[in-house]
Amino acid sequence: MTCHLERRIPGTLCRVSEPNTRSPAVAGEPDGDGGLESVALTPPTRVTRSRATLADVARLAGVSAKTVSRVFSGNAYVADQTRDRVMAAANRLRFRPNDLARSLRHGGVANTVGFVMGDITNQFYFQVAAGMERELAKHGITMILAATEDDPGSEERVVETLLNQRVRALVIVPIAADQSYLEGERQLGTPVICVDRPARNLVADAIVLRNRSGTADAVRALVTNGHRRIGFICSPGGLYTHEQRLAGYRDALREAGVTDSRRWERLKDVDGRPDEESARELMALPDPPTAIVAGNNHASAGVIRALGERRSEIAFIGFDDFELADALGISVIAYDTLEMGRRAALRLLERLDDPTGPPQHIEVDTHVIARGSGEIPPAS
Amino acid sequence: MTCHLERRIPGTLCRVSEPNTRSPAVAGEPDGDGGLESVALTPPTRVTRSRATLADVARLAGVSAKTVSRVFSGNAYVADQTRDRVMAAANRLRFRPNDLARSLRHGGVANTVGFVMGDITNQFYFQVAAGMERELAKHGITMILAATEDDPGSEERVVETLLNQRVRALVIVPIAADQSYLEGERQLGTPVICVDRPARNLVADAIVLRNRSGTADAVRALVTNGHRRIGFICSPGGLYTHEQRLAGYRDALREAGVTDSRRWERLKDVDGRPDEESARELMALPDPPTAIVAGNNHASAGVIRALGERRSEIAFIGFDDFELADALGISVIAYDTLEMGRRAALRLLERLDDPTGPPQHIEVDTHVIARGSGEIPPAS
DNA sequence: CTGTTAGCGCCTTCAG
DNA sequence: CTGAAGGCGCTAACAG
Repeated sequence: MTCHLERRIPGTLCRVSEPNTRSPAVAGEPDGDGGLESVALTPPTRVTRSRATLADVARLAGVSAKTVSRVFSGNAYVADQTRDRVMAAANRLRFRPNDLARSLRHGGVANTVGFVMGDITNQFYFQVAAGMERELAKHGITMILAATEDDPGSEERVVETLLNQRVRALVIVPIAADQSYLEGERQLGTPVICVDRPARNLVADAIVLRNRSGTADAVRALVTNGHRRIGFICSPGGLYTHEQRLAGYRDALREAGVTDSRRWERLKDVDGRPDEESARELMALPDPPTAIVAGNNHASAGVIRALGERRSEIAFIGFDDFELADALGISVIAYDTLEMGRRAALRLLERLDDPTGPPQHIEVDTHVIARGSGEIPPAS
Repeated sequence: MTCHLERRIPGTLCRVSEPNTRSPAVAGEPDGDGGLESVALTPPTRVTRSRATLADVARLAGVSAKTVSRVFSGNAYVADQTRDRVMAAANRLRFRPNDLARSLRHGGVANTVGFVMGDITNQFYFQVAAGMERELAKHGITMILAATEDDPGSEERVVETLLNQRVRALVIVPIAADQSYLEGERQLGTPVICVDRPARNLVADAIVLRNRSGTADAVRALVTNGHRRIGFICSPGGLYTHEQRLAGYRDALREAGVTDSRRWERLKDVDGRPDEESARELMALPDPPTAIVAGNNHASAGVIRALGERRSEIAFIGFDDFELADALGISVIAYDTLEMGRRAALRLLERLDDPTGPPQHIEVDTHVIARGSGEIPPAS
C-alpha cells in the first residue's frame, strides 16, 4: 500500500478521494490490505512484482502445471479435492490465466474483434459499437476500438495495428478509396464486415442502412401531403450514404412528376455551417420550397437553425433521429443503430463458423417517424 | 476469391455489393486477385492457411529469424541490403508480426488499455472513450472496450476479462459498491483510473466533473436574475454525480437565504418518464417554481417535454449539453466530455511511468452556457 | 484422473 | 552486423 504517500500531495487540482462507504477514509486505513481477505504474502515494498504463473500455482498446490491448466480451462477431469487445492493456491497467489499465452498456443488468434470507425466522436459509430459489443459479449469476445478519424490515408495503418493484435475479425467503416489491401487477410481467415458503407474492391459482407428507399419514403409522404416544392440539404460526408439518399429523394420526385428537383438540391461540402446557409438560400428563393428534407443529422441541425420561427410554416423531415427530436415534434427518418451493430456482430459470428459463404449485403430498415414537423401542409 | 459464389445468393435481405469505383463490379472481376500487386503464391483454394511467421520470412530471405525480428523491431543494426531482402520476403508472405507473442515475451503485458463503462448506449461514456482513444492512439496504445451495463454485480467479472487480456491499465466507471477487489492488481502494477465517479475502498486516480459547484453556478445565475422558487429535477442514476449536483443546488439556495428548497426537489427513481411527471408536479403547485434546473440530460428531456408551450415563461437550465440545444436556445451546464477522456488517458500514461505517485482527484471544469432559456426572468 | 514432452511466435541473452 | 539457444505462459498430444 502506498497510503503513507497520500498525505504529501502537493497541488491544486489534486485531492485525496474520499470513499462513501465503510471505512471512513482510505487515507486513514491501517497500512495492511484492509478490506481484502488479507492473503498477506504480498510484501507492500515491492510494487512491481511479477504475476503468478501456472507453474507457481502448480508448485504451491503440489500438482503439475497441466492440472492447473485443466482447472482453469473448465471442462476437464479433475478430482474435486485437487481442484480445491489448486483454487486455493491460485487465490493466494492472485493467479490470473494469461490470455495472451493462451491465444498464442491456440493458433495465435486472440479472442477479440477489431472495430475501425471513422470520426470517433460521431455518436452514430458508437451506437453501432454498442450494439456490437452487446452481442459479442454474449459470446465472450471483446472488442478493440480504433478510429481513422475519417482520414482515408490512415485506414490501412489502423487496420494493421488491429491485425497485428490478431483479432479474429474486423468490422470497419470504410473510408479509404479501396479496401483491396484486405483481400489477403480475408484469405488468411480474417473476415471483414463493412458497416454503413460497402467496401470497394473487396469481397466482404456489408451492413448498411436502407438509405435510398428510406429517403424516398419520406419524400413520398410529403408529396402525399400536397408538397411539390421539396428541398434536399446534405453536407456530403460519407459518399455512399449521401449518394443513396440523394438518389432516393430524386426517385420519389420523379415518381411524382416533379422534373425540376435539381433546383432544390443543396449539397455543400465546405466547412462552417453550410447546411444552415443552404437552407436560408432555399427559403430566399422567389418560389421557396414548402418542405425540406435533410440528408443527415448535421444537416438537420442547420435546417432547424435556419427555419427558426418559421418552423410552423415549412414542413421538415431529417434523416437520423436525435435526442429530444421527440420532445420538439420533429419528424425524422429513423432506424435502430444498435441493431446495425448487432447485425454486424451476428454476421461476423456466422463468418467465423463458415468463412467460405457468399458475402451478404444487409440493409437495416428505416422508417419515418411522424412527430408534427413533417406533416405540415404546404402554405398555399 | 469466392466470386463465383456470389451469384447463387438465395434470400430476401441479401444482395451482391457493388463497388463504386474502378472495376465495374466485383462479381465481374476475373478470378485472380484483381487490383492487388498480384503477389500470387496464395492459392485461392486454401482459405485457411496458417500465417507466415518470423521463421518463414527468415527462410525465404536466407537469414536468421533474429535478423527479421530486428528489421521489424525498428531500431536495430541491419545492413540495408539485408533489410531489403527481408522486407521483400515479408511482403511476399504477407507477414505480420504477432503482437500476442511479442507481448508475451515482453513480460506478458499487452499494449492495450481496458475501458469499462456502464450503460454502453450512453453517449457520455462514449465521448469519454473517444477522448481517451485519441490520446492513447498517439502513444500507440489500443483500447479494449467492455460494459457493465450498469449492473454492479457484473463489474468484477468484466474487469477480470480485461485483466486476463493483460491490459496495461484499467479505466473504469465504477458501478459496484466497492472496488477493493482491485487493490491487488494495483499492487501488481496495473493502474486503475476512475472516471465520472471515484472508486470506493481503493486507492485510485479519479477524473470527475465539477458537479457540485458547477450546479451551484447555474442556480446562482438564476438567483441573480431574481428567481427564488427554483425547482431541481433529477432521476438518480450514478449516485455520486447525483448527490454532488443536488448538494450544489442546495449550496446556492442556502447562500441565497432560501430555506424551504426541499419543497422543489424532485428525485424520482422509478422507470418510465419520472422526470416529466416531476416537472408537471412542480408546475401544478399553488406557488410553482419560476425556474427549473435539471440534474442530467435525461431529466432535461423530461422537463422540456413538460414545459411544452410554457417554455418562454419558466426559466430552465439543464446539466449536460446536448445536440441542438444551441439551435433551441436552451441554457445548460456544459463541459468537455472529450477532455474527460483525455485527462483519464494522460493520467494513465503518467501512472505507467510512475506507479507509486499519490492518487489524484481531478475535476473537469463545467460552465454555464447562456442560450436564452436560463435567462428568462421570474414571471411576477 | 494426472504428469511429461514439446512448441505456439517472438525476443533476450550471448557469441561469432 | 548476424546467428544459435533458450524461454515468456500456456496447452495439445500423448502417455501412465
